Amino acid sequence: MLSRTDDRRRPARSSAGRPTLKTLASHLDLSVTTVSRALKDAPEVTAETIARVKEAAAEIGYVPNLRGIKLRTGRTFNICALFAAPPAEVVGNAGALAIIQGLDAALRPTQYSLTMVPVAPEMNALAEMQRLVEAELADAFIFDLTRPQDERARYLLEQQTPFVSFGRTELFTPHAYFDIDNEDAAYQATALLLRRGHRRIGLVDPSLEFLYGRQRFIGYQRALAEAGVPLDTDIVFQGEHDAPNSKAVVGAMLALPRPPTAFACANEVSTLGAIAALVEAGKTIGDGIDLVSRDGTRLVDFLPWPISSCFYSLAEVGRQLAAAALALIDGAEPVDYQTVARVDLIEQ
Amino acid sequence: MLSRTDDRRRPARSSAGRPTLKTLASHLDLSVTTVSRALKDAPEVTAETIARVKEAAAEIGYVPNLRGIKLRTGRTFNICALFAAPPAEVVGNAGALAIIQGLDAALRPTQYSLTMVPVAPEMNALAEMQRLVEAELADAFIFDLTRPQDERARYLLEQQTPFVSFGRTELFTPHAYFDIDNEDAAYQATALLLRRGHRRIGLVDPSLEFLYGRQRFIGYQRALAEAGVPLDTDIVFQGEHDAPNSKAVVGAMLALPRPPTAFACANEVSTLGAIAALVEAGKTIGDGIDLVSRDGTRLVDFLPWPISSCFYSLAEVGRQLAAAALALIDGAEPVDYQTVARVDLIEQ
DNA sequence: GGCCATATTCGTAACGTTACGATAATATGG
DNA sequence: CCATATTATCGTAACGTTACGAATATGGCC
Repeated sequence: MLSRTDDRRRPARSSAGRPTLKTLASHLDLSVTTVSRALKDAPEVTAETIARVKEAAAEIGYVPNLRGIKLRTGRTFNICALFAAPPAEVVGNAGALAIIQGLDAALRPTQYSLTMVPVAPEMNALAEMQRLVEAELADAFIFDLTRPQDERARYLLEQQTPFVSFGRTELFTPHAYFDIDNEDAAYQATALLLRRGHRRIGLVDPSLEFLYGRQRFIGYQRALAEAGVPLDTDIVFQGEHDAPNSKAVVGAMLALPRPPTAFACANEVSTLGAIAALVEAGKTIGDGIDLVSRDGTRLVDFLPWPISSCFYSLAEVGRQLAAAALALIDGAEPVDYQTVARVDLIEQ
Repeated sequence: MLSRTDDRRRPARSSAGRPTLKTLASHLDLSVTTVSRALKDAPEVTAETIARVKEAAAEIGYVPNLRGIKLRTGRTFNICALFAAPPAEVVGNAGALAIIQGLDAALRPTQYSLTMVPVAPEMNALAEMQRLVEAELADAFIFDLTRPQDERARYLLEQQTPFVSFGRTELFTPHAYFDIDNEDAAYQATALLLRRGHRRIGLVDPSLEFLYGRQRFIGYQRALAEAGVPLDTDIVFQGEHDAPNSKAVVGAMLALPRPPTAFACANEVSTLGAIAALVEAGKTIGDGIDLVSRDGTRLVDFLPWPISSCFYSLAEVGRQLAAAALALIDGAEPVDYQTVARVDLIEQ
């Protein structure tokens, strides 16, 4: 009936002549509606018709046009992940690629695609989130570096937009999250160093604005308390723990009258910075100095000294986050997607 | 006329009651067409009407619905970047985050969003590209790790789909690319080591399947030839140069009867692997051993030894790639987006 | 045989946008 | 003053899909 080849109104960029439901319908002498239903196994359609439609669809290579579905249903088939990134040109979290790989692994078998949005510390994280939500860019959001009263989480809850945070919050309304047991990680790291005889253990950690930082601090203090070692805030850093800062603060700690003999670092890049400072001060790990890292990749395996670490695969984190996001989109309850994972202590 | 509040047919997830062209048109007593045109400053509309429409649009907060535009125009407002990623759980390219930041920086002021697709070596890169093109996921593609006769580039040229490669090809048909002058980078690295008196310089490089590897090999050989140093393929590795492999091959080279006294590595992670091998062999940079890296981030600034490197910011690469992609979508000529950038040699 | 219930299928409208030809209003020229 | 050209605006159709109520066909039952 409707010849596609001479349809000059077709928008320029459209998939030239790709079969649509209409093509399929006129082929089969069925209505577009019936074809549409048959393809999704609707109960109103005969089993025989369903078979016939599916066969024809396979034969002529029908692929549903996502754009049409998007317009009609208001869905986007996108999941948007906002991740903390360092200011430009500062060496970034080596785990970014790992987490993307994990997210991708979970989304690959689906129709969903992944939009990554790096959020530098100088940006307004809430405004950024609002921009993306208002642009209706995604069916679900993922973000990291949560605060106890996280405004992004609160905003998304208000908007009733599905989301999974990498990190818990202290909000009253429950929401989906995947988190590392940071308290336990810091506890284990500190306890290991204490077992090895260290009594002055420096901490290179995130700001207490972030729940992540608070949890770690609790674990650190608990380990110290159990060993009867007093807390000395001179050897505790809690702030932007990127590589340059970490190097600076560890350097400063080493210059103290009673410098730390060991360090617990919150991630790969703070470990890198700490090591750089140790080297600059002429110290070597093993030579009375020790360090425990907190990792999502095996980067420390390639550093010049044996470095113990509390490890949890960031690729696995990505998979879990994406799986939860997909489930939420399908209507799952947020409370069913609240996971806290324990790290593995890898001693060197 | 049409009351939006009692329209029960509206799809469940649609943006509840957001103004559309129709809202605006009935508000202004104009046709939808005129409003649409006014908003894009079409010549057929009076300046006065344009002003009136824009004012009203601003007032009621009209934001065009991208999904409608997407369906109508066949565009996606997406740019898809496929990047080589290591097999799961191998420590990844630290530059991934940097390049994403660059891509994002260039796309942020636009309507476009970024879809990242990691491609592990075991995947079929061409099939992956076809999957994404057929799903009509993007208006333009970006990918890295080009081969001389790159099948993905060839495929995209055939499909007339805009793309920018990070790396050149040897295809006859011109296409947009952004590339580092890899030959020069390898030449400079090798020449620096030669100037410092080294005569046995190991190379840890990508496979010659990739143009990147070929270009580097040419630069390496040229520097050796100019210094009258013979090529010894026993100290040249060309393959999957991730951290574990790099560690293994550098370890093997160090065990040779006449081991290298210096190394030129093709990226950050091969440098990491090489250093790990040096440490395992009891060697230290400075102590008769030298190494030049090839970087897109300042990771090496945080390694325990002073490591020289050939640097070009990966964030800048990301910006350039995205800018070129946007230009191509707007109809720019591929030949106008062919850039080769020189690295900076940072001596330590 | 007639009638109702059920099982299938169909047609129309709509999501929000843009393209295009038609129409109305105004200006130009003879 | 009318015919023609120009300008500004409108209406309709379409992109590909799904929702919903209407229509048709089938079967069972009295």
